[in-house]
Amino acid sequence: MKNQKAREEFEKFLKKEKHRITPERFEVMDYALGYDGHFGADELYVKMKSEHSNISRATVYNTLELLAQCDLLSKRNFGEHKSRYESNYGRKNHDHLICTNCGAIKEFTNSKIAKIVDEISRELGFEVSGYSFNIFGNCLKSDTCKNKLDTKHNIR
Amino acid sequence: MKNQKAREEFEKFLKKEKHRITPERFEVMDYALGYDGHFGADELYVKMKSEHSNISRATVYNTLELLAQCDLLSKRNFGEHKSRYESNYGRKNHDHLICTNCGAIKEFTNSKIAKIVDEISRELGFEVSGYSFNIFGNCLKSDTCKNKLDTKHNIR
DNA sequence: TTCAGTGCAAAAACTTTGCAGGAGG
DNA sequence: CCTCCTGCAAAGTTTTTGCACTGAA
Repeated sequence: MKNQKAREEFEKFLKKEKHRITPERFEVMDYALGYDGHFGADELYVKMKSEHSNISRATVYNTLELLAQCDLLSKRNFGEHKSRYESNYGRKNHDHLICTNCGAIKEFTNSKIAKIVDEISRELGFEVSGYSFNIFGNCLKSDTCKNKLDTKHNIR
Repeated sequence: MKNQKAREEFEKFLKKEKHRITPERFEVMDYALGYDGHFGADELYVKMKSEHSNISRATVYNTLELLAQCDLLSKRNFGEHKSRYESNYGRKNHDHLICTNCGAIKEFTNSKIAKIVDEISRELGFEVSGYSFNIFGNCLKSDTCKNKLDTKHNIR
């Protein structure tokens, strides 16, 4: 069975939160975890439809939210007029550099960031559940870029 | 004259970018810089309309973009289905803690962040124009909160 | 059996676009 | 006087909601 461990994790989450175990939810999970790179909710819905699923838009949106809640997906916003999701399954945490010129997205990791998050949360009395750290700029090699964004991009 | 220095800065930017100097642009600037806290583009439009401006939606959206480009405003996204703006005029840079429970937004500054941004950009050959750093969690004092967000909020 | 979840379509929320008229340079 | 900008309304994009039906527990 594909994504067996993810399935178990999702099922555990659904039970804990008293959500029902439905085939549709696992169908969305499989598509989401199988997607290569970042994707929008509607994008995934259209893809599933095009491959003859009879899933509904509402179910896709709802399920992606659940998958993000249980940390199998990350939900991100890079300044576009939509959210992007990406699989966390079998991947390590990372943050993003976004090229505002060509739209390329690069990943990076830096252990100091978690320390800062920790420091600030202690300072301000905050119980942290997560953070987002995006760096915007120009990748200086716009020819090899993919993952185009669709924004003017002065989000900070 | 209100916001005199900001006016001059905006005018300089408009000339440099070969945009026209129009009264509407300064009207939006005045409202934006005078707004207390974060605001959405449509929110500002509605406010201006309610105060008998005859500005158009398109002009508000367009002008806020320009003001963000010339750094008089910051454009932000806290995981909602919209962008928020906030005045930079006479304020120092800061990042945000967002309470996913009550929607409160707290500001913080930490000098290490800029260093990390610098480090990473050098490492990866990126010409940085800006970054966003948001921490999500629970502020543990939901009674004093304002600035409600309208999202389930698992953006990372 | 019960009610959360689903499919569908319509509505909502935010943003962008097309067009005709008006004003900045 | 040439366009860029504006106001207006309409359309576009992404997400949410309402409703009747279905199927998980």
